Amino acid sequence: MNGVSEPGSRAAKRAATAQRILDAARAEFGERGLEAATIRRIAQRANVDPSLVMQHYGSKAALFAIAIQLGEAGPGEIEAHLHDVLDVRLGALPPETKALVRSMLTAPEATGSMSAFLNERVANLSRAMGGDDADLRAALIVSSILGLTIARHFLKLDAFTSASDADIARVARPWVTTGVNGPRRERVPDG
Amino acid sequence: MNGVSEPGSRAAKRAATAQRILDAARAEFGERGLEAATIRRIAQRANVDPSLVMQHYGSKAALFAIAIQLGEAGPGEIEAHLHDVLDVRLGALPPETKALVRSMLTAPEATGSMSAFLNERVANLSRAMGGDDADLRAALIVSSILGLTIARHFLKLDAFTSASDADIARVARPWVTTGVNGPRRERVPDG
DNA sequence: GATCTCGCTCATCGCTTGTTGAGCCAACCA
DNA sequence: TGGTTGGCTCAACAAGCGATGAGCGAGATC
Repeated sequence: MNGVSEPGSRAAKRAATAQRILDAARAEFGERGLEAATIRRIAQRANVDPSLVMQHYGSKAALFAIAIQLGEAGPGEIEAHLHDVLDVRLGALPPETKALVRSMLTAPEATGSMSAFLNERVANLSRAMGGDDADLRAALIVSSILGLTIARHFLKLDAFTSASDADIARVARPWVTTGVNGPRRERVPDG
Repeated sequence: MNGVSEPGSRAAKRAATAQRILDAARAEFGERGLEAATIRRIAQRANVDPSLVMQHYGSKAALFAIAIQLGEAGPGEIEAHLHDVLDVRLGALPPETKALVRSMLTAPEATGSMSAFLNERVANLSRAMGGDDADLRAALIVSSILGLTIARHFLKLDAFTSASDADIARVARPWVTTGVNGPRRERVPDG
């Protein structure tokens, strides 16, 4: 197209195509779930032939496994968790997260991936919090965040869609804080 | 089979077959979701020919719509909600609930049904609670229950599967209570 | 006991899916 | 510039799906 040849014009173009397919797959899996999403539609979304998707990723299952890989979340402490949960996660979800959540109830691989992720989150949060019933309280907090995410971004409950991110954070934060500190104590680290 | 003829032996047997198909459908939808569940498997589970399923319910979509209809939950007040949530829902889920939850992220009809159900729950709870940000606090409570249900019965998080129903209720109840009363107050109606 | 009724099964259709292998054509190399 | 590589498309396959319609045979009706 242009006069200047791209660096590694051959392999680079192929890598770019692979990335375009992966992006299309994440979007499609995120909107429709693993089963309803089709290779043909992913290919169409990436402006590519369906068979090319197979050449790049081998199978639909393999493509899905890559598509739902979550990025790193940084060091996991209480404030990091609260921040991730109340400030970041209230906004739009990253495509890979959307794809993972969308299929976690119907695709066994997504179920396992989500379970492992949340189990680790619970373990980290429990260790950072301490106190009585730390595991259970941590699991309660983590699962509540999951419920909030689903209710807001997937079920689109009225109370959440009609409220601003700031409103939700203002009401949710002290409540989550209560769970972190346990029913008796009052103090909470504030970032 | 036995000497005694059943009442309405003709229509009754057909109704019984229809019910057996519906039960099989709820179980299958609950385990695999709408898309992965097949008419053939439902029929096999009900010991019946696949075409009979169609004759009874018209289409797979129509069968699913009936299968995810929830039973009545009784009058919706704070204590009823807490009871339903913390005492009942901690046990095994009814088949129709399992079918609805399983597909709520991938099947648009299930999404709408679940949204409507939860929106009504939020409205009832909000009205019963009152106070500042009642809608938001109610939505937070309801979505947390949803998250707990998913984490325990579908994702099977370690912290929940290794704890007893009583343990979970003991830790969760005061936390939910805090949400009901708001961050400042302390009292809670106790049933 | 003959006839009718209807709950149920059998065989099959059209469609979409994931997946495969042959072939084309531009980009690279000598 | 001629030959080779390889990214990509085209055409097609087998399998499984929801759905249809004809036909059988046990029960209901007279």
